[in-house]
Amino acid sequence: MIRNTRQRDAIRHVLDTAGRPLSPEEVLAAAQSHVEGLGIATVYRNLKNLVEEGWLVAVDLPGQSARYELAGKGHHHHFHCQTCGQVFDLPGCVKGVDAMVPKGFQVTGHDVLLYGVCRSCRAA
Amino acid sequence: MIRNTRQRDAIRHVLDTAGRPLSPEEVLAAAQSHVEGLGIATVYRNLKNLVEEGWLVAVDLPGQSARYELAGKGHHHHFHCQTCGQVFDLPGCVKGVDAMVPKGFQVTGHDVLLYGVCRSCRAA
DNA sequence: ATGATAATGAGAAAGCGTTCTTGATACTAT
DNA sequence: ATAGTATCAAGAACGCTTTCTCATTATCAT
Repeated sequence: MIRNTRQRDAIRHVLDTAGRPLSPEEVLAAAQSHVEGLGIATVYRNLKNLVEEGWLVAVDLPGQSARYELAGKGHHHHFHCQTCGQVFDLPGCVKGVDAMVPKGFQVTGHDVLLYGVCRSCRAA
Repeated sequence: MIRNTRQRDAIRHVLDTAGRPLSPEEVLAAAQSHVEGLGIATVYRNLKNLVEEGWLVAVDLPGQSARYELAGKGHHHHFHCQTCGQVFDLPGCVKGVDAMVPKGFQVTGHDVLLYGVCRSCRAA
């Protein structure tokens, strides 16, 4: 039996309103303003549950801990700000992906990651 | 003073002839057939040195330990075989990358990673 | 309201890739 | 050939994210 706790609600709310993929630490920081004393173990526990439920998907990027975002957003890619570390969603995709593949290789998917400096960090 | 040891030569040779990015474990396995008793620490030490010398570059991919390939190969991307775990080079690039970026964002680079099944694994 | 138990917080512990330590080895300038 | 020392192998130790343990708390069916 799954119970709805304040902690679980806070974690869902944070991810639901973020608009971008969040790391476990980002989820912790944001959810702690809703639930005092929230522990990182609870964040990991609930992230894991929510992924298993299919409500979240993990976003892996090189050399970083995974980010989590709402499932069902359709095909898109990500931008990683090298200044603040935040990850942003990018709508759309690129062309010519399949043309890169050598003969005999079977492609099941692809990831595109752009990196640079986000708008907030440029302004600062 | 930098010395040329059998271990160092073997590691360089393995990377020079691989034709694709290798993980530290792959380098270890391949170089051990040239130098018996080679240790993983020696592989890491030399990979680190060779990167600092600019002879190698690290290839980071999500959820994997880094791969290493010869520097100076020009702009290209990678294919990750989900069956054997090997990483392959893909010549060329994709179009429309910059069009994906929201206004105000500054792009300094991008990575494209294709994944699927490589030719050898399909044949098997 | 009550009881059964799912979920929590805090800290310990695990996992894993990577780096350090140490005494021994082997490379190179001389 | 020799001396000086960079490099080595092996295992211990690290750093970091993630998971586990367990006593305590909070949720929900009744």
